[in-house]
Amino acid sequence: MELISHIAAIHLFKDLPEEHLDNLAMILTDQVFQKRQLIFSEGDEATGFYVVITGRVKIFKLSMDGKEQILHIFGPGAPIGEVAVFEGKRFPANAECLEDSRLFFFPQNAFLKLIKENPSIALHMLAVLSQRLRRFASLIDDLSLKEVPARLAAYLLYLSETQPDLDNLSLDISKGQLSSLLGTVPETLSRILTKMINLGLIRLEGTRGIQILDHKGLEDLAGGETRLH
Amino acid sequence: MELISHIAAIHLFKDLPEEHLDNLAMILTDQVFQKRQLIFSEGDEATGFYVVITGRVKIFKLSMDGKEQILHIFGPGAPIGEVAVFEGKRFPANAECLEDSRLFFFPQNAFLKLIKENPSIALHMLAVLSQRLRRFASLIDDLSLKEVPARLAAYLLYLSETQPDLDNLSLDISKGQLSSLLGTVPETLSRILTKMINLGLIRLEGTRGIQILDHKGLEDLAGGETRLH
DNA sequence: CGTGGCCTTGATAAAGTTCAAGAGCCGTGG
DNA sequence: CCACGGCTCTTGAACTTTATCAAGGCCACG
Repeated sequence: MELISHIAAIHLFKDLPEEHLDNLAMILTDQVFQKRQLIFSEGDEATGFYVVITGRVKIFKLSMDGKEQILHIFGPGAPIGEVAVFEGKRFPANAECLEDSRLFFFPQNAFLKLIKENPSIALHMLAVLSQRLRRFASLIDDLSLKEVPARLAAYLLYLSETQPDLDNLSLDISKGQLSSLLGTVPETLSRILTKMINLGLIRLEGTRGIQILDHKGLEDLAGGETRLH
Repeated sequence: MELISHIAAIHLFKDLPEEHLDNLAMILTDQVFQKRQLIFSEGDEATGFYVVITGRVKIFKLSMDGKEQILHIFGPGAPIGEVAVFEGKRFPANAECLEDSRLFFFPQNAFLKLIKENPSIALHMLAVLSQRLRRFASLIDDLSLKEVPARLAAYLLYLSETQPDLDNLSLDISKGQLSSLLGTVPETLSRILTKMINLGLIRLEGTRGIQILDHKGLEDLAGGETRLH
């Protein structure tokens, strides 16, 4: 069955015996969302959580005047909204699809039951949450102690680590979204990119391509040792 | 035995059978720290985690130029550094005592073994991590989308919820530390307090006392609907 | 080939930080 | 008991960084 192979591919359920995979297949709901479609909103009551199967989803907060801060961008395999399952019962942020996406929904009760029988799932889940706490701690650190150029530089270096061609990056999100991920506005992002270009740190190629010309220079910026001026 | 009663009081171990409490007592190390003493630093290799028994501990990040951002302030019962046990092996931030404190240290391996036998610990731990993720998400939200007056107002209201006398607060940390918790510097905090006083929102009483005169006004500020000016 | 969305650019304003100096508070020791 | 020294906290003024507002440009897609 197709479902099973998807479930087996989810890291959270890696060490699960076959019978439990079947079990999961029974309780989940297979859901398809379109680009821009909202999966849930902050404060919604949660009856379970989701796992991304295909596509990408952004998790974000909104201020009263509509400005958004992106917390995560998740792709295939990542659980979403699981925090509400373990504590609080309400989703702590908004989730929206960046592309047409497919998600599995797991109802709370059945999942909690499964977890009690399978310490391995619990441990995987603890690892996932720990990883996110770590990321959040970094994000807080960055937002509070570093300026935008440093955050952008760090993001470019991060991209360069995760992409095949080390110095020829392709942004996986629009610049508008990137500004929201970095905790700033499009205008500021644009200006800083121009400054980086003028300093010979990077070069833009088309709408989404960015070529890194001076790795070292970006690292200095990301560390906060250098100033962009 | 005194140890056991302390362990039993830790929420994480709430539903544990007596034999397992004894077990924990065998593996833990009882440690005493002085005020200002460092418990661990960011990047240190972790061989286990701590639980605060008495005293208070701050978890914080440092920028190169020495500015700090406080992530948490933990009191009795709170686990510290557990993230490193489940993922990554290194502490993600610094931990320092705000007062003379007593902590129990639990070595990783024994604890992981225990968790595999006790789904209840895993669930409690998942709840703790979930709660922290929620708090972090709020903090990120605040840092990125709200200004300092709103953050301060929110903090004062939070204090007022947790303290006996609703409108007569006593700061539990110095103003310098508070500024670091709010993601700003002492000068700015001081100025905003003065503004709040001039607007009749609060009154200072001695070094650490703060009296709330206009609850509603603070709420408007915290929501971001009102501006301080 | 026009139109709408995204991105860029400029001018202006706001918020917060930094630097420097002074004030208040507290424990210590004479 | 008072004076001293060292804190933390406050206040002022200049400066940075970033946001905001307002156009204008560019590209992509119909």
